[in-house]
Amino acid sequence: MGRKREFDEEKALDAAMQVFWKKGYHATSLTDLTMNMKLQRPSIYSAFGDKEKLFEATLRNYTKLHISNIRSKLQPDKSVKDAIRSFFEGLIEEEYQGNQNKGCFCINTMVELAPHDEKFEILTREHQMYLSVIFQEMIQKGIQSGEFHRDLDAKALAQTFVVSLIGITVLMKSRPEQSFIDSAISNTLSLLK
Amino acid sequence: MGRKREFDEEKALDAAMQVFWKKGYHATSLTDLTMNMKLQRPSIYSAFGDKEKLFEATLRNYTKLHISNIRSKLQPDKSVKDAIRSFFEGLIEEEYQGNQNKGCFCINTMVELAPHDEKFEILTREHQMYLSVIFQEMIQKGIQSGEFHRDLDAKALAQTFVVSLIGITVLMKSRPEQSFIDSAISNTLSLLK
DNA sequence: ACAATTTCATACTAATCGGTATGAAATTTA
DNA sequence: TAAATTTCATACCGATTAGTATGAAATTGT
Repeated sequence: MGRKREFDEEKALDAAMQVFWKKGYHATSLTDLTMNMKLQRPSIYSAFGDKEKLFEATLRNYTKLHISNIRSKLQPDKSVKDAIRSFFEGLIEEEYQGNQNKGCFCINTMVELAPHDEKFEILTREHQMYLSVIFQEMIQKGIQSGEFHRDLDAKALAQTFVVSLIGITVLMKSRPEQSFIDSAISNTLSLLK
Repeated sequence: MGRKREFDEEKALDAAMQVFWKKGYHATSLTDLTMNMKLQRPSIYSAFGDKEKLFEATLRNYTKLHISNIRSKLQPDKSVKDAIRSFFEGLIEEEYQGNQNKGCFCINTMVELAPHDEKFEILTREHQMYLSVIFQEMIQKGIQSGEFHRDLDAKALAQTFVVSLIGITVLMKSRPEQSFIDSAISNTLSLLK
């Protein structure tokens, strides 16, 4: 009963994600997508639905990858503070070495679409909440191991780190002096004690 | 020698700013602009040039207004810490009371355009640097008055506040629980001591 | 009053937008 | 091998995009 799909759906989704990530939703045209996904328009529509459905699929794909990416970067061999520090420092490197400057796809979407579409408001909010849980677990680990004071508010601190993460990611788009970012990181980390 | 311009250029610019602020550059059409500015297309083009020129004019207008707005909100009668605190708390109120959720026009532009257009990279960077100078002056005032420790790094702290300001402004677009934002504010303010 | 000049409104342009109808090519099951 | 079914490529759709040509209405300086 019929041909099998010739293209790799996962690779196509990934290519679409790269375009939306770099250009945003409104600035991305179907022509951009066909070129980068190396697919004809009808193939895209039959596989993913319309432009918005495709966008949503790429964003959901991104959040999954992002979470596992972050989990893998928070190296458990170091102290908690050092792990978080090198995670933040890695952010700078990624963004300043490569001259792509795409930032975080979820944050980009929060700015572009969350205020105009509840679906993306919820999706982006939940992602940030999940990130804060990851930080919270780290901090709690640090408290239990005696690395941090017992009376540290792990949840509030984790939320503060998420806010810093967002601020840093966004600010880097304007390419300020690195010391600007360094100050923010070092001050934020100083809350861990 | 000819008619005088019938419309108020300043009000037209302000109306354009509101549209770009709310919808962003790419999602704003010339039709959106004509409707909100209550001007015909040729009037817009003769007065402001093309869409991008108009956008740039509205953004420059915004940054000026934003700076004076912030200066007026940092009430000099309170202690420095309280002034900064109520400035941040005012942010939440504005964004959560009114259900507009436009955020900061400059930050929106940093996300949407700075990575694709050096002109906006520079413009948005300089605005953030200017904001950090305002905070720095406040903190230095607090040091001189004895409100803060003498060995506080005013510049680094000011930059940290700008990063928090950006993070909070962006995160609010996803409408998280207010306690999320409150934690970030209170932790950031705790650096002032 | 008249001539010069500018504004503003209509209507238009070419190009691009997101989305789809159509049909041939390909591959499957029977 | 034949019938059924799906994929993929071409070519198209109406709508909308940013931007403009044209000309009438209005207001200026002389």
